[in-house]
Amino acid sequence: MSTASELIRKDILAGLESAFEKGTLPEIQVDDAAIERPQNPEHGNFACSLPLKLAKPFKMNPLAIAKALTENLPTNGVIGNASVVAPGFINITLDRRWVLDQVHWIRDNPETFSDISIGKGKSVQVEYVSANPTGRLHIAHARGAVIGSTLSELLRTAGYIVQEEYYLNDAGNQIDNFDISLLTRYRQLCGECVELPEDAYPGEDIIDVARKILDRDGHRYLKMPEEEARSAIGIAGTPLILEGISQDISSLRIQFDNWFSEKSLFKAGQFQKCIKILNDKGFVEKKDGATWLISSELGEEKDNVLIRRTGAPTYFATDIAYHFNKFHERRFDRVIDIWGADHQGQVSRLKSALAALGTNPDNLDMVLVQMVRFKKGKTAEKLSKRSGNVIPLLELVNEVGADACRFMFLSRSHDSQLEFDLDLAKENSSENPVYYVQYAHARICSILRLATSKGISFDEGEPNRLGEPSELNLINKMLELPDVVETSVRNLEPHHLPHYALELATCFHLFYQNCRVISSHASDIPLTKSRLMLVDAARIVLKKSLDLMKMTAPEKM
RNA sequence: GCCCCUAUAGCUCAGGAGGAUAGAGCACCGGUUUCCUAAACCGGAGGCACAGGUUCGAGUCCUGUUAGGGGUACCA
Repeated sequence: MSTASELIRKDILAGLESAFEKGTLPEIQVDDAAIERPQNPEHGNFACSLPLKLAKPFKMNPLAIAKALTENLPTNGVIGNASVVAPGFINITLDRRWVLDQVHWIRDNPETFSDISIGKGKSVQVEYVSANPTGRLHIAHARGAVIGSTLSELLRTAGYIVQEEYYLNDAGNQIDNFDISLLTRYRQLCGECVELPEDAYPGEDIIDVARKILDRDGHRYLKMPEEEARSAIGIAGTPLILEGISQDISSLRIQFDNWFSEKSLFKAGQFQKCIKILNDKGFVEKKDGATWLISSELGEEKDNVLIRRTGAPTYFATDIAYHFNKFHERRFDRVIDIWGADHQGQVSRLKSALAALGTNPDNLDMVLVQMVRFKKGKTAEKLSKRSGNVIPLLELVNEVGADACRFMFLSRSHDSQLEFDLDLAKENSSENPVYYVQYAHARICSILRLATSKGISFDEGEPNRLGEPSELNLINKMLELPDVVETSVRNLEPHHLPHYALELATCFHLFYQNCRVISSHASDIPLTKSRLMLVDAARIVLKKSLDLMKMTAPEKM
């Protein structure tokens, strides 16, 4: 089965081919049917602007092209009517019977009706959140988390094999800092009078971890030499931190398929191997006691340090090795990283390094998620981990709810900054658009419940009895979901999904307003059954939209 | 300085690979309920930062200006 837009596209190209054969249009290769869904309903379900685009290469008047094309369009498929309109559009109305038949199609394929095949079974890894394991997650992590997980769902429904991964930065500076912070907190709990160093993490979640360690292991770390104590308590603390992160993330209904340890890159020799390859290719040099990647020879603005004078690798170096692992060891066809926009400077040089390692950088996409400002009262404040004025992710989810949280973070384009009004989300939640969508689903379920209680079955309903504008409008909107999936996946932009869900809900509410579903008149039974069928199909599509966003679809509100 | 992102209604944001009259929610004004959920529906008012360019056509692409955010470390 194909989607409406696929069929229309096919028909237009077929019409073109047929006009070529008849010689009414000059035979020039055309790949794109240039169709869209017009905003003005008077322009039909689809509009084709191909004649306008072909005017120049064909050296013909667009209206003449439109006429020739329209005359050759197949007439017994999806296209019900095609009309030529100045300055050269073809407005296409879907065949009514075909549209109504889709109600059956959706009900017969509730899980797969919106699946598309652009992924072609390729493997793709989506890596997101990947916050340093130095504490609990806070609200700044939420946006990337929601975007990453929804994108993963979308990629699956688009035919990709998806792995969701959390990259665990369990090596490096931040971790040293964490060890020091944890040890300090631990000592404080043991009654020692020690100050938290300036660079340390002030967060209270580290105190919680220190307390757990104290309860479990007693005072053993006090007796160790400084270095040993740091490392030992760090090793003891990491699993506890991970437990917390895992709990935080699951509050947003996220579960990773894999947690990848940075340390493992060194243990497995991956890091060393990677540097060696770069070295063998002549892109590595020693300067000022450090080891550099000569990225300037790879088209970058400047060279970058791989291994510091101290012998410690930079984040950049391990990131190269990590991505080398993704492509060369684990052989993903595609990799998508969801990053905060503050990592934007890393994109180009990482891609260059990968290219030097023989990976096509086009197989790597970074989705840069812009910063979120959280508005409390009238002031929008920037929250930072260092200043300690962070709001834990769990607190946000508990107060706002996972559904509202996901919807809010999803509904903005990732490359726009987002202002999250905490007060509005908390106090005014009933005015939140998320409820509008969920309410439509609850309404649907309510109708279906009534039908059940009245003993009305509707499997034998006949969609071709339908035909009210708001009915057709609703079905047409339902048929758009596969296109929304395609657009979202193609552009890695999950924000189209909540907007679609809103539109679909609007179409349903409108239908509900205009069409009485369960009639009390016996003579209306066939229509009632047909409408129940439509309502059930609408339920399936709405549910699917919510599922893709990992939101709940309440049956009662 | 250089690089990236952004600028659309009073506010928060869409505008789905340039298309025909730019949309939604909230806020404001007015209306709708003998009937399946009024958390709904209908109507009103209100906008593409500025200046050029590309073309049959620009909110969308290009250049410049202005404003905001981010980056430009042997931090991550």
